[in-house]
Amino acid sequence: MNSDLNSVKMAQQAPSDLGAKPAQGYHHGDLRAALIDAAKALIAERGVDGFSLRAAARQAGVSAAAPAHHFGDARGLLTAVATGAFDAFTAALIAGADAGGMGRQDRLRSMGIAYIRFALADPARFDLMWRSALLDLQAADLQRSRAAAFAVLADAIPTRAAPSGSDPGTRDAALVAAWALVHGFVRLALDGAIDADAPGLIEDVVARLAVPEFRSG
Amino acid sequence: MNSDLNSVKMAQQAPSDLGAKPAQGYHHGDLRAALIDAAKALIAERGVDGFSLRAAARQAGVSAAAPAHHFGDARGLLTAVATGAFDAFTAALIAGADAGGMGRQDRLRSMGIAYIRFALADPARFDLMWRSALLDLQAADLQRSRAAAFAVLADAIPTRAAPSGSDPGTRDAALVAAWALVHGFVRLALDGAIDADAPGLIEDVVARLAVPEFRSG
DNA sequence: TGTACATCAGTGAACGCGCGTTCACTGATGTAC
DNA sequence: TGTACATCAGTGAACGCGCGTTCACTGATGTAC
Repeated sequence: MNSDLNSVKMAQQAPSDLGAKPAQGYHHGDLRAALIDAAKALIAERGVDGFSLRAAARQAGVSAAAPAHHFGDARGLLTAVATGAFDAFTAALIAGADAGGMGRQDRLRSMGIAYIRFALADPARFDLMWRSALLDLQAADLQRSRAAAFAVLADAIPTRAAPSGSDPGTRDAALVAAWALVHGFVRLALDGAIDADAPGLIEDVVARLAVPEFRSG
Repeated sequence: MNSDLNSVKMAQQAPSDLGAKPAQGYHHGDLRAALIDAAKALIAERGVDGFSLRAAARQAGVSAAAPAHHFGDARGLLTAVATGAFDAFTAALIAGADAGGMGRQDRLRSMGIAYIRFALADPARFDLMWRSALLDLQAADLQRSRAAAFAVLADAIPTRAAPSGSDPGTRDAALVAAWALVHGFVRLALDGAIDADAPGLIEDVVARLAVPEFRSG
């Protein structure tokens, strides 16, 4: 009944590089992507807790049973959204570092800014990335995307002992401290404890990021 | 029917300094405190999202409608729990600072340890404190308790311009950075991104807390 | 000391809600021959 | 090129669930006189 309308809507929302998939009639065409988009929109609008499988299906113009074919259950859809979020996060961090130029210090700080901006741009998406209770942490895709993001962070701080690629969490206090500084800033801002818009605050905080052995000022 | 059993249970759970309230029969005696205890236990066991008003009432041995008399609605009960958590947090921070001795630097770092330990001791309770969407941020008690905790944090870092008691969030990057470092460490640990139990990690991270004008090493 | 009565703090039944998931089904697709 | 058929991707109705909240009620308490 409204599937044609819906197909049109999806064609507008879909990533442009997919080409012109018809996606008309009984079959949706790319329901998987459409449900992910719907979930992202839902979460952005109403927060992670405002998400439901049924609401996502509704928003995609599809019956409540349809998502099961693509994601199994609600957790599966959220996991797919989180996986995409980690991928985007990784890309943003890399772009941020590259925007910082060649110097280690500048790259680190520029990446810190990118971390913060990524979170502030879509707080609920960032929130979801860390709501482990809602995700399938065993999903291979999620593990891969998460690990990739963490590896980019780890690469920003030279470690004494461990080669890059090893678990960054427990290796090096310098890395953990840098990560915690930026992550904590973001969380305090998202949770309303501090005002991230205070002039110069982000820059002042990020200026405290330092690669080991080189102390500024 | 089971109200006697329940009264006995409550008497065991209740804070000991309340003295011996009978609390038998139709009326509970101190249902307000009992419901807060029940909610705390629920949250500790099943996480913030595992909480429900009905479950708290059930655990307190009381009908589902009873909580309304004391808290209005579910948000009211959660807000009361969060208020108590902020009070306990404030006390823990003060005790931590005092355990650090007289020097500003030592007090700051000792407070940082207390911050981390408080969060790790009851992760779900700490989580609730920052889940603003679930709380009534307009509640005067919560605002007071939150502000008191923030003030203790602000006092640990001397600020150039602002007197203590003013909003700490936007005043001073040194304060925000110290707060973010510790808060971020805790969140990363609670969300499973890093391992807080790695030997020496907490100490290494806290060692990076520094009061302005005094750089260590 | 006794009594009437207002107030307080519970009960338990009922409401409507949105949810995740299952189920038998059917329309559409695409592949083997 | 045409046809049979397996497979895929949807439908829509139904399930049981736990939830928050409302409602008229009643037992208990405590206060005024």
